[in-house]
Parts: sequence; C-alpha cells; structure tokens
Amino acid sequence: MTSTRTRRTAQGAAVRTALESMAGFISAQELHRRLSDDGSKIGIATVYRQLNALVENQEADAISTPEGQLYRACEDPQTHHHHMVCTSCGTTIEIEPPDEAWFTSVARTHGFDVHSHTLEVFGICSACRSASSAR
Amino acid sequence: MTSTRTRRTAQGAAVRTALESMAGFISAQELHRRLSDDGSKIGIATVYRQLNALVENQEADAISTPEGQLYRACEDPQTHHHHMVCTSCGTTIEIEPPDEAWFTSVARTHGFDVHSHTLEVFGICSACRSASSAR
DNA sequence: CTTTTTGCAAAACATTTGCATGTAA
DNA sequence: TTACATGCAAATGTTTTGCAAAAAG
Repeated sequence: MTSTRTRRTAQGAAVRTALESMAGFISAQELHRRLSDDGSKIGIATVYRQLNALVENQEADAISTPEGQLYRACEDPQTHHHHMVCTSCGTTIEIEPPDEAWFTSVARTHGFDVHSHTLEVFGICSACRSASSAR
Repeated sequence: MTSTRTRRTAQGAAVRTALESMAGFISAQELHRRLSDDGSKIGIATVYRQLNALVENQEADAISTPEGQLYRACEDPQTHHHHMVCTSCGTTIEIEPPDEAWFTSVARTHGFDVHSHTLEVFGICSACRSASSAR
C-alpha cells in the first residue's frame, strides 16, 4: 500500500457542502435532485458513495426511515434540535428534550463515545385529528 | 357506510400468531419465509398487507433499518426500548430513557396525539475506539 | 350475493455494483 | 503515469399495486 486516502473531487466537495448547508436530514435522492437543479453535474451513484464515505469518516450520520436512509452533516452537539412531526400533514414542531446530558451519560456507562443522537416523535396534530372524524 | 371492519382470514391469523410468538423484531420477508417453511400457504404481499394493518391498528410497531422495516407485536407500552449503535462496527445496545412519559407530555402541550417516537444514539463503542489507533 | 382479501406478477423505489472512462496527484 | 473517482446502466432487494379469483359475512 503506497498510501492514498481520499481524492479531492468537485463532486465530493459539492456533496459535503450541500449536506452542511442543510438544516436537517436529507435523503440521497433528494440531495442529488437539489445538486442537479443547482447545475451540478453528478450521478446518483456518486452521491451515495460520497454520502456513505462521509458517514464512515464520521463527518455525517444517517438514520433509517421507511423511505430510506437520511443523512445529516455532523455539527456541534449543542446546535442540534429535535422534532415532533405530524404523520398526517407533515407539520413539524421543534421540541426540547428534558435532559440532553442524559445522552452522554448513558453512553459513558456503556463505554461509548457519543457522536450524535436523534430523537423524533411521531403523531397526529390537533388540526388533523379534528379533521379526520372518520376512521 | 354499512360498517365492515376487518375480515377474519387464515392468513391474517397466521401472521398475527407468528409475530406474537417472535422474541424480537422480524422482517416481512423473514416472517414470510418462516410461515412458508411451516407449511402456511401465504403470499408475500399478504404478509406485508397484514403487517401494515397491524401497525395501523397499533397491534404492532415497526422500526426502520438499512435492510428494511422490522416488525414486532405490541406488548405493554413500557416494554419498548431504544438503541445506541456503534457507527463503526454496528453493535447495538439497548438503552432506557430516563423519562418515557416525557414523550407524551410534550405532545400534549402541542396538541399532538402521539403515535410513536424514535430515539437513537450514535457513537463509537469502546472496542472500536481502542481498535482504531490508526486513522 | 356483496365486499374484502388473497395471490401473483409487474411496478416502484432505494441502494449497490461492474466497468470503461475521466482525472487528481 | 497510475490508482482512485465518476457515470451509466444493469443488478439487487424491499415494499407496493393492479387485477382476477377465492373467501368471508
């Protein structure tokens, strides 16, 4: 092995930049769509490869949803926030966990070095609830 | 509406029974495989439909993984748990939130009717941490 | 009978991979 | 140069759907 880590490519930079400019999580497909719309010339396969590389390098983390994987650039542990989303209309409300410190404490207990965490609450908002009298 | 809820079918019972007899989570594909091996005559599409029906009726819940959805029969609300996963080796540890009730309380505050919630902690387990002296 | 469920195969998607070609280093 | 990255299309794997036939009520 003559040592060679990662090559600097336009596509790689584009993916990283785009991901970092995102507020929350985004899918590879969606990210690719945005990059393309913005004029970037990049294939979907490359988006996946870059995204997976970022995750492996711990520069991003991913969560699984019924629609597939969602990626997010890693930020300062403080900067992040959680959401509560209405599974009916999609409304999203930002919520604040009672004890953010808990995450790191459990981790320490198990010898983990916490990198990030996700918390999502799904439900039906009052508006949708009243709307759907049927069921 | 002449009122008609759900029809009782052999396949439906088979799926529910099989799911309830499972220890943990299982995928639709895997469940179908087992049912078939046990002689049940049921199509994969039906397994999916039954499973999704159970989830909608809150008789089962599902989690998303990179390999797809995993289902589990619902038990006492207390029984569900969250995970902490090592982003390096994939090891998953079950963790217990300090205050499960918090989820429903925030929801109520915002007029939400909580349906489910997710909590995931990402990090590096001790084993991987020591192992990766290189980097 | 009437309406829901099933099965099957096709359709939809998300994600990965093989390979020839382009391109950092 | 030369090994790694990209693009494209084909391959995978999961989940959904259309539709005619079977089953429940």
